[in-house]
Amino acid sequence: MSVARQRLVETARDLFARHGIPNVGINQVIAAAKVARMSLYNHFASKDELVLAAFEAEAARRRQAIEAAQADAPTPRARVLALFDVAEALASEAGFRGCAFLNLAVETAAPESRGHALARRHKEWIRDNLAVQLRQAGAAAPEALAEQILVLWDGGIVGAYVRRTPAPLRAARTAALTLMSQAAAG
Amino acid sequence: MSVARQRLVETARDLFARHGIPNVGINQVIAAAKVARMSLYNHFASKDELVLAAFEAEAARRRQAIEAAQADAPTPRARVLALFDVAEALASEAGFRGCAFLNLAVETAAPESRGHALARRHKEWIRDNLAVQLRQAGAAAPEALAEQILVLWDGGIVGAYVRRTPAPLRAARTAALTLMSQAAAG
DNA sequence: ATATAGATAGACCGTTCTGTCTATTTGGAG
DNA sequence: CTCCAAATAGACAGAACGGTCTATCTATAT
Repeated sequence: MSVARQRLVETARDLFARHGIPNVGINQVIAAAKVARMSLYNHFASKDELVLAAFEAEAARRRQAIEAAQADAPTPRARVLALFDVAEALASEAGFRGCAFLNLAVETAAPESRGHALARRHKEWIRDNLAVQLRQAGAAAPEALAEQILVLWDGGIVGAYVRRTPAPLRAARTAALTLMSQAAAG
Repeated sequence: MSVARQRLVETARDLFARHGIPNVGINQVIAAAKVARMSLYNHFASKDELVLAAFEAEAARRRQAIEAAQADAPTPRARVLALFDVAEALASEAGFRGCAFLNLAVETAAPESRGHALARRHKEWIRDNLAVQLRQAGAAAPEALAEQILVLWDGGIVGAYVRRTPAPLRAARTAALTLMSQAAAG
């Protein structure tokens, strides 16, 4: 992997996530990456291909952040809550724009596009991660509960973005705790 | 209100919601509305102004849909669930693109923009509507619970969009029921 | 019947954007 | 040293878009 390509992907990942795909032009990317225009088109057939590579990198980054936060957690329940810690940390950053993958799905209109599929895969990874923790916690129906907590997570993130307050994420965390307690008791 | 203006707002509301703001050009709007280019610019200073008017109309439409669904519901709890019925009906339509207001916030990058504020107001209206029902249902902390159920609603909608299945909305509904039962019992 | 305000069609302008082409330079392997 | 692949700068094309301008038409109210 050439250094020019690495710089392109990393720069594009940052710019697309922070400002949105249609708001970042090719010229911006190559200027920020300090790379020639033709270097981009030697490595990627089009802007769309660069977008896909950038969001694959973003997905890997997010998975690592989640796993790092979970590594410190002693119990399955704490590993579930770690996801909300990651989201709150993200939401407190300047230029927070919600979930990059939900935005990707919105900005690449076609539902059968590869960008949409990438977003879907990322969400399924999170749901499966949650299901693993919940199974370890002994929940009665770990998959169903994982689906519910993923909904809370997504809703908390988009709510925090649109309302510009961490309140939805706090509410999501509280609700997740309630659901987990209910699942353990029932 | 002139007929040309009405047709513009209604057409723009439909097109922007179904295809996304950046994907719908002025030419498309005026062609679909069968209105002259200058009629648009006589009523609206710019595309942004048309976008705002269109989404104000969309917000009114959504509020009406929710209130209509709630009108048939006999109990406060049923009126809360009516919101999820509305969302599921929306998600089952062809060309479903998630929540138009979350998309508006994403597509109008600036968080201090009027579009962003419009989306925020719409979400707050839904939260307040939920709080009214939950207070009537005798929940211990209706505002906090309303916040949690709004999170479930948003998360269910975006999940249904990105994963192209009603599963997240069903999970959201189930979780809302659990939280309401918990709040009544506790 | 006429005046007036609004609607119409369409040419036009400037900007922005993606993507191509060319000519030149760099750097590492044989 | 030489060669070759990759990187570079920048001009250029082609298209789409938002927005302006003009000249014509239509309908309604007096």
